[in-house]
Amino acid sequence: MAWSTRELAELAGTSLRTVRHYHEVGLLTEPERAANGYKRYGVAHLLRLLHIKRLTHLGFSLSQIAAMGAADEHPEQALRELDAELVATIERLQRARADIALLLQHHATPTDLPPEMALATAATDLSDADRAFLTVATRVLSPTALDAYTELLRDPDAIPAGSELDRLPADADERTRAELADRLFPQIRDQFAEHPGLSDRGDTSGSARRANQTMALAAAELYNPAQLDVMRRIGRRFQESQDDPDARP
Amino acid sequence: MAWSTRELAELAGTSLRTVRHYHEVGLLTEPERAANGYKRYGVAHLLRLLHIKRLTHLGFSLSQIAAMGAADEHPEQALRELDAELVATIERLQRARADIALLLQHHATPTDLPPEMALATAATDLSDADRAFLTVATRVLSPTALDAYTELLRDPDAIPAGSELDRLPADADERTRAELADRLFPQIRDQFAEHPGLSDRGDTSGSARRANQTMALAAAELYNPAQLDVMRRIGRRFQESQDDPDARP
DNA sequence: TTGCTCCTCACGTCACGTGAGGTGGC
DNA sequence: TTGCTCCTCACGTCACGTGAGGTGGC
Repeated sequence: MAWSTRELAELAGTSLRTVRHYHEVGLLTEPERAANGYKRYGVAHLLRLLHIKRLTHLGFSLSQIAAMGAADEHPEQALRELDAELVATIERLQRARADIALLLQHHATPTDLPPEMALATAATDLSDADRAFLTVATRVLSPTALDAYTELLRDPDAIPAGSELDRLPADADERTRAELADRLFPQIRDQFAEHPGLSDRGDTSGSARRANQTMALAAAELYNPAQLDVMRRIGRRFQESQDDPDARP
Repeated sequence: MAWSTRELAELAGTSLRTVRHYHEVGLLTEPERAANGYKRYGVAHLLRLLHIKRLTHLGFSLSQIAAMGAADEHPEQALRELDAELVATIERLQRARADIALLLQHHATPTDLPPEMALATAATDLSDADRAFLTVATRVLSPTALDAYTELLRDPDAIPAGSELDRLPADADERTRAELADRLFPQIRDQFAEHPGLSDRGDTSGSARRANQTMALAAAELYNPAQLDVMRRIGRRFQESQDDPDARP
């Protein structure tokens, strides 16, 4: 008599393929065959299969189960380790849920900025280019600099000049560019003075030069020639204002 | 200039293989090549890659992300569905943790019995065969019958006769077997009277006959010939006691 | 010439799912 | 002969990891 593979699987509440898979990986010994080659399972196989099923439902991997062996070695250590893994997994999923809740609450589309910065930008009306540039910046700047940027974004006075730069057409003439740089420089200088973290380049992923290169590359792709020219002018003004008091050799 | 594959991966905080995998599945368009065949990525690729990374960390599958498209279609529906999945997963993991906590608390090895029954058997000293038989029984009996068995196991008076059967040697002689059956029958009859659910065969997985066949098969493998003989004698007595009042034709 | 980076196959992982093609007893 | 069950390959899934073997510029 004994049980066929299908009967064994149904008794254990698993699938045929699962039983065969456990044979393949050596978790479950193959039973004797009938004359026609059919497998004939007994109680021991059912017990083993149920035991494996129990352990997999707890969260053990098949290789962990194999390592535990058929013996009922007190798996206390294994249970504690598994529990720690479960805790970590649950926390990760709960963080994901919290993120989702925030997105739903603010009726926002998933953004690629760090959460605090995403919230800070929600109030402002950044151009696509500015938002993209900011996103790139978050990948290379130090936490200090990022905090400073986040604060800057929360400052309602910080934006108006920037929006004028955003609207600058690519073919803006020399005088327009010079004039805009003149107007923007003191504002930006004041903002850097107010948020000294902005110039922090103790960055996260290597050298400060790399960070600046990356941001320059992003800017070159995101802004038009006139905008880039104005930025360069402002940058030169910064250099001059820093060089002046130092009295370079 | 632009970024190499490695640079892109590092900026996004992913692996080289991940970037290439996203190309393979069409999530990320391949960029233009340099003269030497090297890929050269721009800001748009980094933004897309960061977006994919964000969504995968939330728990979306790559095919779900592909379905959402590059457009920022309001994924509110998708977010709600994902959240429901996360809730279900978290609950499953928490049930596993609760099971583990019980095992650790009772210093028990993972068993293959339903939890309440496992607790009930902890107090009794079932033989391996009895425990195995009970485990098989849980796979074919109805919830009603299982509840009755669980109650029976909690009853401290129910066991002594059984342990005598457990110790019966395979070559026990006719008289010993008859005598044991005589002694056990009234006890078992009383227990069936007290726990009428025991004979419930409105089982879960098909027909009552299958349940009885399965349990008979398990018994035949778990008990020795003398024990089986005693069980059969008791079974016959049951039949007789039920047939008597009916006055069979 | 040696190192380093980049490239494209292509197999491996994990726990099975899902046919494909064939056999045996009623 | 038709159905049904069983069997053994063997490829597919998912999101990549991990070499294997070759090229190109310093």
